[in-house]
Amino acid sequence: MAEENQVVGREEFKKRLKEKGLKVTNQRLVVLEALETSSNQHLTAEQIFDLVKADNPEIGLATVYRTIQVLLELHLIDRVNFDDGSERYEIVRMGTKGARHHHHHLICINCGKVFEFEEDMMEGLETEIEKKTGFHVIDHEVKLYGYCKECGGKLIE
Amino acid sequence: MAEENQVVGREEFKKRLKEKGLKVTNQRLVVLEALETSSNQHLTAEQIFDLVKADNPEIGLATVYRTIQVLLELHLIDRVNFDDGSERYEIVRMGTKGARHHHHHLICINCGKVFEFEEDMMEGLETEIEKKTGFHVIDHEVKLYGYCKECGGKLIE
DNA sequence: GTCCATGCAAATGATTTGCAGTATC
DNA sequence: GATACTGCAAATCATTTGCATGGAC
Repeated sequence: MAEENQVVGREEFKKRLKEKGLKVTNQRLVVLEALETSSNQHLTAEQIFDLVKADNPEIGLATVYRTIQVLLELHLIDRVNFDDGSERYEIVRMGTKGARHHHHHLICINCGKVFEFEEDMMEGLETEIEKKTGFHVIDHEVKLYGYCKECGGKLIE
Repeated sequence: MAEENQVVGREEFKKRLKEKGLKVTNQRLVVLEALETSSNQHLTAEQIFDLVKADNPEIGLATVYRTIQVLLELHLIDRVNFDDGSERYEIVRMGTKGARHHHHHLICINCGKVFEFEEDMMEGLETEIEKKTGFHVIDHEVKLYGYCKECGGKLIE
C-alpha cells in the first residue's frame, strides 16, 4: 500500500541531476515540488509559475520552462495536451515494484473537464503491434473523448 | 472492397457546407482535395498551403487555416499532434457500413517516423470505462511511442 | 443585393533564446 | 574558479483576427 502510486521524489531528482552533470538549484526543487503537490492536476507552465511564485517571488517564467524541459528529459513528468492552447504537465507516478503507473484521460466534449481512468489495458494491443509490425512499443498516450456522467443526459451535438 | 477505407468525399462536403449555411468555394474544395490525395500522410497547415498553392497561387495561408476549422467542425478531418511544433491533419476514413475507420499512430522516438496501425481494439476498454465511470466515450486518440523496426536494433536510450 | 469568404497584414500568445549577472560544485 | 543556471527582455513561430474587397447564392 505504502508503495502504491508514489511519485519519484526529490532525492531521486537530485540524483538524476547529478548523474547528468546538472546542478541542484532551489528553483528546480520548488518546481518539482509544485508538480508533486498537484499530482492529480494537469498544470500549464503558467500555472506552475504562479504556484511557485507564491513562495519564490523572484523566480522567472523562463526558468520554469527550462526546468520543465529538464524534468521531461529525466522522465519525471509527462506532457499532455487537451487542445486548449497550452501544453500541460503531470508528474509520473509509480505503481508497485517501480513499474510506471499508466492511466488514460477522459475528456468531456461538453464541459471540458478531464477525468482519469486508472486501468490501462494496453498490453494486449502493444503485444499485437510488436508481433505484427516489429515496432517496439515503450510508452503510450490515450485520450478518450465523450460525455462525462454529468453531461451525458444533455447531449447537444 | 470498393467501400473499404473510403474518404467522405467532395459531394458530401458540399452537402454539409450547404446544411450549415456555408458557401461552396473553390478554395474550400481544393483544400479538401489536397487532404484526400495525401490521405496516407499527416500534413501541417503550411504543407497543405504549399500543395494547394501549386495550382492556386492566389490562395492565402489564412484561408487554409479557416478551411481547416470548417473541415474539423464538419468532422471530415482529424487533428493530430506529434510534438514537433505544428498541428497536423488527416482526412477521416470510413470502413464498411459508414462506420469510422480508426487507427493508431506509432511514433518512433529515434527517427521520428510515424506509422499507422490499422486494428483498433479499443471497444473493450471503452465498454469498461462506460461501465465503471459512466463516461460515454465517443472517440479516442491513441499514440504509441517506441522504436520502429529499423531503429529497434540500435537502441540508444 | 445580401451576406459570407478571401487575402493581406497586423496581432496574439505560448514557448524559446541571448546575455549579463549569480549560484553551484 | 570554472561552468552551469537564472532573470529579464527580446525573439520566434504557429495560428488567429481585422478589415476592405470579392464572390456565392
